[in-house]
Amino acid sequence: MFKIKLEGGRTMEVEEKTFWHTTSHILAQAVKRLYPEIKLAIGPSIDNGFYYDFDTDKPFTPEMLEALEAEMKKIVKEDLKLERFVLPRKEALELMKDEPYKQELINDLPEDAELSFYKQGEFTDLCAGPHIPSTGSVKAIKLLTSSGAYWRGNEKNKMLQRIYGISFPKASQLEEYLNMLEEAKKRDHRKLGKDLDLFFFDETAPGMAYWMPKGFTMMNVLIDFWRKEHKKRGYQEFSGPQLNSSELWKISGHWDHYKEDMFVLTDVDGNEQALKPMNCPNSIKIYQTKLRSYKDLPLRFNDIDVIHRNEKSGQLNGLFRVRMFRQDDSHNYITEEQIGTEIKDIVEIASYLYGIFGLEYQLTLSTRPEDYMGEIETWNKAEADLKKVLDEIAGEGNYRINEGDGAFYGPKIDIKMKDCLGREWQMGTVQLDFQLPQRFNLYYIDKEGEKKTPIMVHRAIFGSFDRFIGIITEHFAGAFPTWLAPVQTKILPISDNHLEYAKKVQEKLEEQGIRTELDERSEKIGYKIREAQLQKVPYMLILGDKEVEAGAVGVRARKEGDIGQMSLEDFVAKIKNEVENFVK
RNA sequence: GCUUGCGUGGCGCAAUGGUAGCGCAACUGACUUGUAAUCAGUAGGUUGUCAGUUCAACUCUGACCGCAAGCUCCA
Repeated sequence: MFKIKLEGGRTMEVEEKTFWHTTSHILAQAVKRLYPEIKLAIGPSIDNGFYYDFDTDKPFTPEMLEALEAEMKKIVKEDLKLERFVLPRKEALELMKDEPYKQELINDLPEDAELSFYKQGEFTDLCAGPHIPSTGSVKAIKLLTSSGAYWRGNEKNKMLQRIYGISFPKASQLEEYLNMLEEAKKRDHRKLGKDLDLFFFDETAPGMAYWMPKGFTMMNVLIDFWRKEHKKRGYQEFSGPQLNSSELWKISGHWDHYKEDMFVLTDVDGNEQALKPMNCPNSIKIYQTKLRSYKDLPLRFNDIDVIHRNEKSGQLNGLFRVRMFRQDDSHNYITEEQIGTEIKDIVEIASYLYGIFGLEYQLTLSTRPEDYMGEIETWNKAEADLKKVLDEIAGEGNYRINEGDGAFYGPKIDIKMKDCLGREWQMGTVQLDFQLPQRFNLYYIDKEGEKKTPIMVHRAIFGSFDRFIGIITEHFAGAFPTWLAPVQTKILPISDNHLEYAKKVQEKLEEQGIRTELDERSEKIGYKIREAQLQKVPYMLILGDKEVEAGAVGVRARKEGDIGQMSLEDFVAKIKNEVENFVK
């Protein structure tokens, strides 16, 4: 809620979105004043601020945004009252006769809809409201960026020009917000990945990360952990080919529905093949190697093979959207009766794994789309099962439902997380599939000795190891917990005289499986500490005369600072304890 | 893919038409150090690529590549 001042010194509380919505009208008014020929589309509030879409031949340059911001400030100074009024359709269309997009909106509204307008000074906009009483309350405004956006979000429509902005009742709040954005950028995994030597991208391989030794160490720690947890739960890991002939992709349907996103190769004989964008068909090949009984189900084949997707250039985004990645994938084959228990099992694994990282996530159920395939009864049962699981685990109302957003082959539960800028990314996913088993003629023998088609569950918990490392890098701001940190202990001898002792200490730690690094440079201890701090190493061992004499180590923790001298054994026990308490 | 913006040594930045400069990092030397930056020196760039304009291009124009934000997409 924002507190705004009214005439006569009274204050009132308004919702942020109301405040921002009014600011979007101020923006539209400024645009109309400076560029009367530009047509208005729509201008709502969003989670952080507002935008307004305009139809214009000349896109907004940074200079134009500056001019608009100045004009908006004038409108604020003029302290224009916002007045609401309602018009019958005919008069509404007449009033908006120069605004084709507004006319389209009016025409698309139902017959009996109330057509309300808001007027501030010379400017009037079709709008359902609500608004704050007067433009004078918008004391701080910042236009952030402009970009293209399709009319009504449809790629086939005309691209309009969108201006994003933010506003506050007080200048200090704007300053605070901009500072927060700056701070958030420091957590950006693309920056930290470089600073901490985790990974990088090269122009010659867009969307495909180079994993540096430190980043790859982390990935391996994650993979080991993930393997252990899945093996415990009856998953069997396999690995399959990277390249399959187009024949396979035709059966799976990818050739028709996903070819644009696949890397297709033609061999010397002219045969077409594609790098796998998904693991499902390979998993199916594993299923098909044996005759399966109902007693075998659920069968859970997991794999972490690298997959390739030819994402369009504009979609790439650090580790969050890449062209080559490792999904923590599994395909589980179940009977219809097993839907509920199997989904519950998977969602529980997810909540257990995420809990270890302290990650917050959002569950979304996506239901039957219009172009669904299969029996409606199967869909209804499956959706009911999914809902039941979500009600049990998340609690009723604690998850979103995206009606009609499921895949054509089955409903799904998606798990989303936010990055440092508040953007949502899909991490885990649990998708029921009634189609693929049929396309590949999969079956098992049921109790009655009859062939039955299993249901396939596509599921990933982390989503991909790559994206997940991006998310946790931002979540921890690079200060990874000890069990994950690529370097757990940095050994810092005070002078060259202590180097020999330092090497012995390192050897002993490595023997215990503790990941270490030794700073051998002839630098002052303060300098070495500073660097280890910037690298966010959990523990530093300071080794000088005192430690050599006592046969001990001086321990400095990343967060607490100097925590005093202890024996090497005690330090090993401390670290091991920490690691084991994170991963049970 | 679309819109806008950006691309200068490993990283962060400067130079707006007159043949590139700073800080950090790196390397070398001295110092041998007690909890977030010791001093000095050295080296490193045909300014994303390719064309074009100009006596002259980091700077202007075009194409392409890459990156960022947003849109669309995401089996």
